[in-house]
Amino acid sequence: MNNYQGDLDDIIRAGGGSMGSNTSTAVPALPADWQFPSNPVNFSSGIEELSDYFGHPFSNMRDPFIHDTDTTVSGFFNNSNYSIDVGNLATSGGAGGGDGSGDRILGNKILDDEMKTRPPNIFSRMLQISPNEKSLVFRRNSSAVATASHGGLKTAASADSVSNDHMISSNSSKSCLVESPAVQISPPGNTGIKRRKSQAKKVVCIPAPAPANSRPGGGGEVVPSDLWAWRKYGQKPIKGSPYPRGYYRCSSSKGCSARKQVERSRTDPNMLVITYTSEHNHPWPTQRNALAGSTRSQPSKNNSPASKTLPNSQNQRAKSPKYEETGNHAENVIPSPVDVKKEDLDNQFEIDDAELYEGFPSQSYKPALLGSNQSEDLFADLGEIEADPLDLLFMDGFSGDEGRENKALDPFSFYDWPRNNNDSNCNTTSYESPKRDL
DNA sequence: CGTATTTGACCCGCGC
DNA sequence: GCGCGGGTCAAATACG
Repeated sequence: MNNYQGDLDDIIRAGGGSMGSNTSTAVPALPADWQFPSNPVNFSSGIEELSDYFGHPFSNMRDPFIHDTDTTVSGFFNNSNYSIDVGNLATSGGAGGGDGSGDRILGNKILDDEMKTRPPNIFSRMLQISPNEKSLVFRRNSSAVATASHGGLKTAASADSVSNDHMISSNSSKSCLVESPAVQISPPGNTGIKRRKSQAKKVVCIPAPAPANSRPGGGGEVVPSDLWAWRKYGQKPIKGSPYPRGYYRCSSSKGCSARKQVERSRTDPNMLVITYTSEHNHPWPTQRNALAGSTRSQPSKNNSPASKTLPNSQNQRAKSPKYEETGNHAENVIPSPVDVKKEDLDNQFEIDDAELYEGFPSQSYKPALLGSNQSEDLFADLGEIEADPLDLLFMDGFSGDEGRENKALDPFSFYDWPRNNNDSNCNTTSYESPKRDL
């Protein structure tokens, strides 16, 4: 398992990125009441509270994209029944999710209660799909796990159907994360064989870093970069979606089987659906390697040169002691998402946590985490780069080292959000202490 | 020249 | 078994 690294972290950060993302137009501005923990994230508490299965420094963060009045994603999980429209989800039908129709899975009350006492958490809005078991697992940042069977969900429910049509449906889409732990993952090096079936998928829905390209199918996708270096190896039009899906593989390390697919939500072009498949078989790159030059700016696309200037800032988030701690927390050690059986659902958190931190192999990663000097350097480097709206977003919520530290944890910085995406809202949002520490 | 992206072809899983 | 659709390959092309 140690060989599997990073994917979920990618997701987490991706999700975080979405929070701070400032999608130009359609993505609503951070709600005025959105709060970022003003006090340092309590890592230890987060660790101990397995509930915070994500063990993520931001797990107690309120999702900036969740308005209390939202009826989409937040409402999706926030409604009294904590229900999910599985019927629609299964069909991936066009009708926007959240319309309340169709079969519903009712979560347990714990979830519901928690929803009332804890701010919405971007990371909590997870939907885990275990295709084989045909069950959904709704997990929040607390220990509650709601499972429900459903008949409509197709095997290996596609990220499309889940995220596009239901998780981020409609106008006020928010970020969300969908995991689809599958039964098997082709071992690294064995890609291409059984590649399609039963691959663990983790789906992240994030606000698109750039306005929806008015040229559906014409590419122009601005893919938020993350710590990993991804190389695009394909693009396909997806049936039912006006937007093509881009296929990327990890180029951070040769032989890494990690892949991700990026596409715009068909229901909300302002949302980007990123599906991570397979796992990295290498540590987080300290820096993007040469290959990583990563995704070069595409002249024909509205990519900003940001990707060239952000590696350092991106790396920062990998320095979080939080990850280290949690990642090594025995109780949080997670079995691979692979082969999640129904009887294992009770251990779902463990699975998730393992997943979550598999990107942080203690061996190669820990040192970096603790390297305060490194962190300093990184931030020093930051000074050389143009302030990123997302950076600002986070920095706004923190001051001094605290802010810096969190910056390092900043999942948002995971992305190279195009500079042209400067939604001022993100820069001016103020944060308050969460109602409750984790 | 090395690396990344594009894009059509091919392969494969899955549903019917 | 067949066809559809998604995922990957790899040659061509573009870029720095």
